[in-house]
Amino acid sequence: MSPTSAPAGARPTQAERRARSRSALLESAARGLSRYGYGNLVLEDVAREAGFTRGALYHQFKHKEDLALAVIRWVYESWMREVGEPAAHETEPVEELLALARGHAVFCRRDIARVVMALRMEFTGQDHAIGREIEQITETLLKRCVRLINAGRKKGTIPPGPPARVVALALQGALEGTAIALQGRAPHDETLAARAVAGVLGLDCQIIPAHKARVA
Amino acid sequence: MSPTSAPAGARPTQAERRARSRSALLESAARGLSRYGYGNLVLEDVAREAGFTRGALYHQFKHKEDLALAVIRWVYESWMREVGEPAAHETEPVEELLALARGHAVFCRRDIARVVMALRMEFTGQDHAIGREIEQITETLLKRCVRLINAGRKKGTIPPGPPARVVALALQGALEGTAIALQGRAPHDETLAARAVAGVLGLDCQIIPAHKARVA
DNA sequence: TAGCATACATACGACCATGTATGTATCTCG
DNA sequence: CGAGATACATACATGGTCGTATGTATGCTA
Repeated sequence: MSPTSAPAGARPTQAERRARSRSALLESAARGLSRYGYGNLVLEDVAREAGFTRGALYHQFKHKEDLALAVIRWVYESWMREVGEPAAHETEPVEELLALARGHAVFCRRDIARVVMALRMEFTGQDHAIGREIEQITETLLKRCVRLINAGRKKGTIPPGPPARVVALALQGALEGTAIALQGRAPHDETLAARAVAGVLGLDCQIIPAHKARVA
Repeated sequence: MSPTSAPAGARPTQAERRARSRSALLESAARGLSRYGYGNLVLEDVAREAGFTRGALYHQFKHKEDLALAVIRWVYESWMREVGEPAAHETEPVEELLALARGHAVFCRRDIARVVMALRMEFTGQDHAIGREIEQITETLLKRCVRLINAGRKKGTIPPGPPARVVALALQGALEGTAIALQGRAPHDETLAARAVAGVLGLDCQIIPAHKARVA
């Protein structure tokens, strides 16, 4: 058995210990970024909330920016696993977009979900590594939405309208705004996020609230 | 004639000069808050962009927080004048909500509009004067939306659904998110903001894009 | 026009957070 | 078991920003 995965209960190995500490720091940092943003985030608080001092933090991460980038990637991976990939199983473009909306709403019930929005507000337009990372992720997701919108329009399930990229931008904004505004207000968060997205797409919204009903 | 309003062209009086400086500083601060948020805002940059030094700033405002609060109130007043009050002339609740959406989208074409969103992201949940100010404004607007939603439901123009307050929260979030995401992308910003709001309300969105068409 | 008030600039002190250098205890392996 | 590596804490140096105190020139008023 590799030294990184000792049996639970036994004395943890070094690599395992390191990984645990790193996770704790990442989670604490994610909460902090979510609440206070990057500039207001105090690394001593991050470390303390994770049960360490700044020493541990600077042992695992080069500097504040490195930590923030790690958090962003970690959140994005979680999002893809819990929201992006499951939604990709849908066959209809419209259904995939609505699945993304509902999944994102559920994802945002955790506090860490505000991280991306918070950092985007703080860094869009700046020439900063964090801003670029956020923008890159956003762009990836945006392209996915554009493809889905175009596909849906070709199939006739999404009515024509403004350019697909503009609609996709609006979709992202509406979804993120809705999810954050409703943070934690289950079960309506799912419904309303889907409704907002459906509205932006120009769908007939009446049908959406009934979770099982499928648009023809 | 009062000394505060000398004829244009004549040498400006003291009070006038003060007011002009204050306006310049407010506008610069609004841009700065919009771009960088409160924590990252550097007062020397604010002053320089307005053509002054920090001395002028501290002569007109007690401290950084005071400046930020003044900006918030200034933006809110502008919003009420340009968006809130015109929308109130609508007779139908649904039309008023859609007018708010379209008006807000137009309002957000200016960069200063991000101020509220940026500060909300930075201060929600904190016990801070700025957070309270933002929350109070938000609450006022929220109540207005709740009233309109209830009125529309009573009239049958808005279908039943989640509690009005939750829908209103979603509406605000969706609208703000959409408007920011589309910042400056006229003319689709109006259409898509209205669509997002209509979607959240559960209206039949097909009708919305046509700006003149009124829901029966 | 003399003297005070106002509008603003300049100069200074203090604090706070970051990053780094150093110290210490525990783990790993020959 | 002993030496090096690893995980983390502590201590210190640096820089940047706020707030304030002081200086100066221009506008007002008697």
